[in-house]
Amino acid sequence: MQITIKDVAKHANVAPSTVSRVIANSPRISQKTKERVRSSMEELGYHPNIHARSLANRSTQSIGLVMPSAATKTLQNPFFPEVLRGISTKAHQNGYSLYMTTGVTEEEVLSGVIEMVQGRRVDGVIVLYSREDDQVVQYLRQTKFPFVVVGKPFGDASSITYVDTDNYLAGREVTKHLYNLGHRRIAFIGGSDKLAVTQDRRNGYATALMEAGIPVCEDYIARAEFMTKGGAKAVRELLQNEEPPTAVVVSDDMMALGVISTLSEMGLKIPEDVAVVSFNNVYIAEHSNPPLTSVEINIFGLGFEATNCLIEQISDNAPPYGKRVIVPHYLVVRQSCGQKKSKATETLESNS
Amino acid sequence: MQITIKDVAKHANVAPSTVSRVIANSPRISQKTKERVRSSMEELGYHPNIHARSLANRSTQSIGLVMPSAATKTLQNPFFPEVLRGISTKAHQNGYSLYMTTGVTEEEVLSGVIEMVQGRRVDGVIVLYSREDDQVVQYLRQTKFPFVVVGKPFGDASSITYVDTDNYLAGREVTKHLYNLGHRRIAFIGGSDKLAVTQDRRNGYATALMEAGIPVCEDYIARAEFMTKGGAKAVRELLQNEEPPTAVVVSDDMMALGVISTLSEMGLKIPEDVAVVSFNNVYIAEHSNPPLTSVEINIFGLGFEATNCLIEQISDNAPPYGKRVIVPHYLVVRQSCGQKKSKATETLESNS
DNA sequence: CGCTATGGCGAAATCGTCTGATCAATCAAG
DNA sequence: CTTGATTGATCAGACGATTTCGCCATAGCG
Repeated sequence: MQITIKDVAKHANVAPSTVSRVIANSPRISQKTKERVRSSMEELGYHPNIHARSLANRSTQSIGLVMPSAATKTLQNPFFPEVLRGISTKAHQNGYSLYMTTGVTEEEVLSGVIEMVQGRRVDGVIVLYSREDDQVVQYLRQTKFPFVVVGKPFGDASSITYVDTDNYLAGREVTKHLYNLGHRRIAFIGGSDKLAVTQDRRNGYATALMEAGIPVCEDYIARAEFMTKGGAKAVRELLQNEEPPTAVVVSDDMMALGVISTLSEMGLKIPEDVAVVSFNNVYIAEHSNPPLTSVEINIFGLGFEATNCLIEQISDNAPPYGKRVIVPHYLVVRQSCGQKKSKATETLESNS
Repeated sequence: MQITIKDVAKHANVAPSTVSRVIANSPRISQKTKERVRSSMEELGYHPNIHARSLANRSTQSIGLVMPSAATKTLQNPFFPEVLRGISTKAHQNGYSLYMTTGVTEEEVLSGVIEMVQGRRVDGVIVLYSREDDQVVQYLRQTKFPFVVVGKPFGDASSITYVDTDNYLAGREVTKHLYNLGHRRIAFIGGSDKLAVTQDRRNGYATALMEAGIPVCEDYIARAEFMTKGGAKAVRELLQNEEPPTAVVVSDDMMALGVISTLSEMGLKIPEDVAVVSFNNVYIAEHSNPPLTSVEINIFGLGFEATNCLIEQISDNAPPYGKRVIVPHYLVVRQSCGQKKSKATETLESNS
């Protein structure tokens, strides 16, 4: 049925252990024998059984991926395919494969992770989000299993290896950018408050306002789901304000799409009536109507670096916990935020 | 170090075999013993080692995913995350996990697949594309390993289980739609000619033209990569024609994005100067400028159904090879193709 | 009372690979 | 010719589960 190491051994007239050493390219085997065994393997079409190997070896060559609970929803946001690209590129370069479990609830995700870890199905884990009070991270930390977080972890971040954008800085920069364009009534739409991204970007936003001497007003801060629908709902709320904002910082491109289409539906012009900037600079940002000004955060790089760190941890099995990689970002200015010359200037004048 | 079945056995005062039977919920074990063993497992935090289990069992609970060679490029097209969503949903429902290898060249992909299969790493495989002369499908067929193709396979399709859209019909329908809007000079932009999708959609297009008594002109048919850049290049070519087309059928939304932004850059209005329709109806289609008329093909459903078929094949290990599932599609009309009342009518008049 | 079902469980043989200990052979040195 | 090192290959367990037998009570039956 299956061709095993014994078949190869028999065919090459050696012991199974010899074949095994040939596979591992052990120096204790003579060149001649190696060649003989190799050609036997070739001839029989032999491929080692991965489970037997992992069992003996205590190493699978694969990496576990943990998505947020509703992985199936999550995949709708281009962030994930893109980070996956980065991960898969690096993983492939080093001969690792990827292993995904998905779960609908947090408990399901957790039990999926436990299975991966305790079941020794993977050598390490990448957590693709960072949420407050997250059980998965807590668990991984306890078990001292190699893992890396994409995003800034909560709690004792210094002991966890993670890869992140400087979201705080980015939030500050985009807000300042809007300020420089003349905006004074700047709102913020974020995703779930439990997510580190949301918090960091919002804090950056608030800091920028304070630096500009503008009070941070709760009515100008809305939260929503990380999808277009969320964005749509949030922007409606914001426009209920007596003095509706003239600009809005949106924490995610997909939400921003919802925001701009809602604004258009309401007959508001972008950027003339409301300027919009957002984060991630996913593919669509360039092709929306109008094209989105967005922070390029190099999602691919996040995935790539995360994988890099993980593989490091796995191989030096004296894991250098607490490594931190910050991937640089920059603002890509497109039409959705307006130019200095345009309407924004007027706003500035009328405000001063 | 690791908690094994023996530890549990000792703790519960039974033999390892009993523990194993409890896990499998064998009826030959008394209720009392089951409970005792279960609480021991609980207490010790036992999780079976997956490799040991697979080794003894000859079954992993996981499904292998095969992406086109440049998986890393591929992931940029929203088609894949979406089909992944469908797959992952169904897989998760049935307790399967997903396993991905990626490769840059075709050979790498093939050897990845061989490893999965011969190494018994997965119970079955889903091939996420259908290309002419594809080695992977050929290999899988030879080895009689359970697999399913998303897309219409080449060669002896009747012996392969696959899930597909009726791309031929869809191609015909959209072309006819453009015809009915009054267009007579209709072009086609497709992806790689080796792909089944491209061929089917193009054939449908050609059929519709013939049915309408319009000769199929090679100058009106362009090919490109499945990405925006490809679309951009292709449309430039088409516009070189002496009589440039007034409408174009684009085989993929992402390409269509490239097409429309190129057209805009060239100062052409959509749909007034050139109407555009495309396929897949991915998320962005709705949010582009102008929104794309596109064929909704239920990508999620493709993934879901494919997984369904595969699991069927795996469990009834008398695999009903050659099953075929066609997922229905429908046209979603948006601005990019124009309305009957508009310019299209004029074209009709001036043409007749 | 003796014999056979049967329910409940254990012993031991896989599954396919790796690896530390061991052995055989070769060769140089004494 | 013996000895000791060196090299090359084998042996005999692990690794952690599953599973086929088969054993031992107990119960049922005549």
